[in-house]
Amino acid sequence: MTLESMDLGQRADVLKAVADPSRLEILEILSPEIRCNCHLQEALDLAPNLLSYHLKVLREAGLIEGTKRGRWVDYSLTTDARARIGAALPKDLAP
Amino acid sequence: MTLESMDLGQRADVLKAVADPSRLEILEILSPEIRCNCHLQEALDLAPNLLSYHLKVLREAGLIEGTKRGRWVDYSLTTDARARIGAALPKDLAP
DNA sequence: TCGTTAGTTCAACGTCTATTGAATAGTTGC
DNA sequence: GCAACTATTCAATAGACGTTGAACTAACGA
Repeated sequence: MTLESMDLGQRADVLKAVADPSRLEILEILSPEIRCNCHLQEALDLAPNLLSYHLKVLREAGLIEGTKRGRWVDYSLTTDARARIGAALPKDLAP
Repeated sequence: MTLESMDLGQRADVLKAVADPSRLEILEILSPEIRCNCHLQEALDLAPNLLSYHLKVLREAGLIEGTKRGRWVDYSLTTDARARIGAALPKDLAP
């Protein structure tokens, strides 16, 4: 699916994924650099399973992806995270 | 409250207001021009009270404002709607 | 004034979402 | 293999959200 072909429902889903305090913080932590789950754990002070839940929401929205490294998982923004958010915003209202 | 001082919860609230198909459509209709409630009514095919509900959500998020004109209400984007959305997005992820 | 229309507000319902605790799968070190 | 640890998944709960229908307010025209 190309980003331009997202319908209103899909665009709302992307924005819903971003519209949460914990997930906003996760995205900002991952914005400059790749981080392991363990680092997010310390930074966010969330229950491990709750952190997994929020990461899953962001993953299913196509905004982050994780690669296993031994016991940990390194999470990073997807290459088109910015473009995806931009395509989801109301047209002519992206800053 | 300045836009820069919004905390994570307030930023999430702004994004939640945008993260709905009907409200996305409302914002795009209002993006180029002021429109009366009646025009939105036709364009969106929503129950009148449901439209009022979504307009209220956008109003309380500081994204639109309405001025009464006789029997109708003219709705328009607030001057800082773009800035508000930009301040709510994860930093360095605004497109 | 009276009836009609436009818009909003209120109360109730069903559904989705965030959060919690317990259980599971996979990895490291003994 | 076995125990300790990390991360995820499952089941259940409480609360928020979108939707619906009815009641209410305000403006227009006969």
